Amino acid sequence: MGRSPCCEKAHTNKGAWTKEEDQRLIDYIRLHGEGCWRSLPKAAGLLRCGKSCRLRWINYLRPDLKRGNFTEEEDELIIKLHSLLGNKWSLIAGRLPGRTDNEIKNYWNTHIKRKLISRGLDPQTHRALNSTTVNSPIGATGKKPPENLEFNLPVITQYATVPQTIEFKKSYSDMYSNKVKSDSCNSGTTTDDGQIGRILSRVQISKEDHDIDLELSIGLSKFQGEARNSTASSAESGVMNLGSSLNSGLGSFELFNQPINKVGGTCMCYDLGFQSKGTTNMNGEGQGNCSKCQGKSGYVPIFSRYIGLLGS
DNA sequence: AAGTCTGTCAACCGCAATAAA
DNA sequence: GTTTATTGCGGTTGACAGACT
Repeated sequence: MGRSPCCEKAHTNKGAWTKEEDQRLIDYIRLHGEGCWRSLPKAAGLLRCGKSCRLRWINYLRPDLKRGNFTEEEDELIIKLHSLLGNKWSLIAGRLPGRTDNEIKNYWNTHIKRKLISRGLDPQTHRALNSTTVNSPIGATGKKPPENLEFNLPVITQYATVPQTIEFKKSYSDMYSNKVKSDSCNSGTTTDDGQIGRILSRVQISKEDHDIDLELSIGLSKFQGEARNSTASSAESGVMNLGSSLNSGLGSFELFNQPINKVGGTCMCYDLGFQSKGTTNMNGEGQGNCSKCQGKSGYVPIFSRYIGLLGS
């Protein structure tokens, strides 16, 4: 036996939201927070499906949305993130505070695609339009990548003063087919009060002339102590620079730490593409990590931004 | 002025993963 | 362990506005 239905589809409105509906939704979430979308419509007095409410809130009503035109910097960041991640709009949105996946997806389809084409680049592969070599980002084409691509990620985590070392090694194709999930989450990378991790990772992708050799080296943030004190500090800014960088043949990453319980904060498993993620509710209560990492408070290192990945 | 085309973006749809009964 | 609902994501659609003919 499963659960009862989420809503009576016969009695739900569809199409554009009215101001009254918006206000009801805003009022309800302000009062009760995000949470059970299934029961929300009824509780808020809305004749909408929970799914529709969630979408309306996330894409339009959320108070932290930036809206307005995209800046040139955002354009370039989207292009570079897309070259790395493909059509993973939610991942890309996670690196653009105040922007939603839907917004970025629309923007990509209406503006950036054209921009790239005008530069003589294929929007999917980010290679010259007359190039015959296919070198798509993960997920961009739906094609399975070659078997010999391999991620090799020794990760050293350090909490307080006691370092732990874990390793995981999964084939690129496994990651691609989403088979790698719990391994990365359950491999002891976190302690219960895991704060900022120390990660020394080496990512190798070897494929003919497309070798990528990513060496990560992230030191403990000077911020770590402040985070533990959980006072209003730079923790509240949402991003802490670890002062490290990742250099590769393609460019360099800037590495940041970001609290899980901030909008856009995600667990390592998710950031490396091993796990789907949850969302962060309006109270900032952490659902920004994967199911295996749920309940683990604190901070995780993420690739929050990168610079000059493909050069210009 | 009217009809058509094009661009934009909010909303919907279908699917996969996950959670709950 | 199985079934079914929920959640989240990416792709697609359709309404609307402005440009063009």
